[in-house]
Amino acid sequence: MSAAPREGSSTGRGRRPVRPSGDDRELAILATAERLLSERSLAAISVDDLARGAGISRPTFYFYFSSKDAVLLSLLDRVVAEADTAMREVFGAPAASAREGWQRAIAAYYETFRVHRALTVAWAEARSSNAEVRALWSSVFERWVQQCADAIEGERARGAAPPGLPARDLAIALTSMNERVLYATFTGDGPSVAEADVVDVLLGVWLSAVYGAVDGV
Amino acid sequence: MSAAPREGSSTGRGRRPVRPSGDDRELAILATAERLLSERSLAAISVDDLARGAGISRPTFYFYFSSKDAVLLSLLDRVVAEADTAMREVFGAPAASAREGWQRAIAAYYETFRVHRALTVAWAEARSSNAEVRALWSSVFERWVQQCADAIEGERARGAAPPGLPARDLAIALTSMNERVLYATFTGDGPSVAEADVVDVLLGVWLSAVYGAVDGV
DNA sequence: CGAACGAGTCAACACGGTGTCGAGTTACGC
DNA sequence: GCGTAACTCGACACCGTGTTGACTCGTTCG
Repeated sequence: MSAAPREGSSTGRGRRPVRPSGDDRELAILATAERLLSERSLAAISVDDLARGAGISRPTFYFYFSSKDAVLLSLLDRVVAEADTAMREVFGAPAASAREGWQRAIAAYYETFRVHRALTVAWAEARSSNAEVRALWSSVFERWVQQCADAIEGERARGAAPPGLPARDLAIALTSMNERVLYATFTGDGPSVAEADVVDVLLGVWLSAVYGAVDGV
Repeated sequence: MSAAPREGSSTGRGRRPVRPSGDDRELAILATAERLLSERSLAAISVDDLARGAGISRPTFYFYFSSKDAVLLSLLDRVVAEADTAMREVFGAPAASAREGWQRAIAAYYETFRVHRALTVAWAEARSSNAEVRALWSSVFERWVQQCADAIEGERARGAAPPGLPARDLAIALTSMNERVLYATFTGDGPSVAEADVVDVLLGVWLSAVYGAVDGV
């Protein structure tokens, strides 16, 4: 119940026994999951729905995945890979101005999640109920925070940004903001920033937090 | 299933029929819920746990509350009332300096949730699964955003803060940041700001976002 | 060829949770 | 002492999860 019973095979997530071959079924399950997630919440999707959608019975589903959450994790692994690629590109090619660099990073982050918005929302939902999802998120988040903190320190070192809050704390706060603001924008529940403005708004806060020195207030 | 069957009585949340008298039971359920929430997640608490904890049977529980979520909502109503009081005090008595004003607002926000951290965490958890919780949160959040946006516009009007992003968008972004950062700090999952530093970090970002003009980056 | 093996499949089951119904029991006013 | 309304709970219907064991294939190898 607490610890997830993952199998020993090297592929890790997914299949129960050992080797591949019913790949189509597995793919069908993943596709069904992504499709259903764009219609309703994860909690409202049963294993039976996924199985039927993939043209198999419920017990057969368990041959491919150990639970509904394992399907989500599988889907998430892919998005994480995409997001990492996007981040690497952004941080790889340096920009014309600092503003543009940050702008590109935030836009990339936004874009990655926008493309998979159903997954993004399900992710947030599952995070509170599943330890593995939480762990995956933590590791992704940690990587971003680290990269941002390094970037902030870089800007301070070259004299472009003034000293201020510890770079890591600042990076955590700003990355958290991005996450929460984008989530609200995607779901549209409660007060949220319009999708067209969200990158600009986030960028504005990032720039003032990183470059704006405020002392005499 | 989708719409929650709330009763017609004026008190709204809680009791099923009409008048009070088994108040002790009701209180016992609420107390049990708050106690159990400090030990485990909402999802891991069953109606049976709440009933047993209050010394009644499961069906009897349903005499007092229409579901587990209704109990949470009841608890939340109280915290919201507290938070509103705290906010009113903060925004009521004007501070020595602008910095101190914002500092007090953020600290009040922090303090309210810190005191009820188990509830705060459960709240975030339930928000993704329950429409009523989501609606309650939205209304609370909207009030804060409104108040912050007004404060920001006030500062701009008196010339203390430079013009910049639309005040409402800025307020949404910053309030969202507070929410997410505090949540992470309270749960301690993933990268988070230390509890002792969190108010300072948030304050720093708020001040630079509201007062720091950043143009030439 | 045919036995045997393993991947893939599913009906049937055990379990645990939710919410309801109806038959009680108690307490209090009349 | 009796009616009635608050309150209580055993038993039930329902749904979702995850498991078991028996079955069907296709392949491979003696």
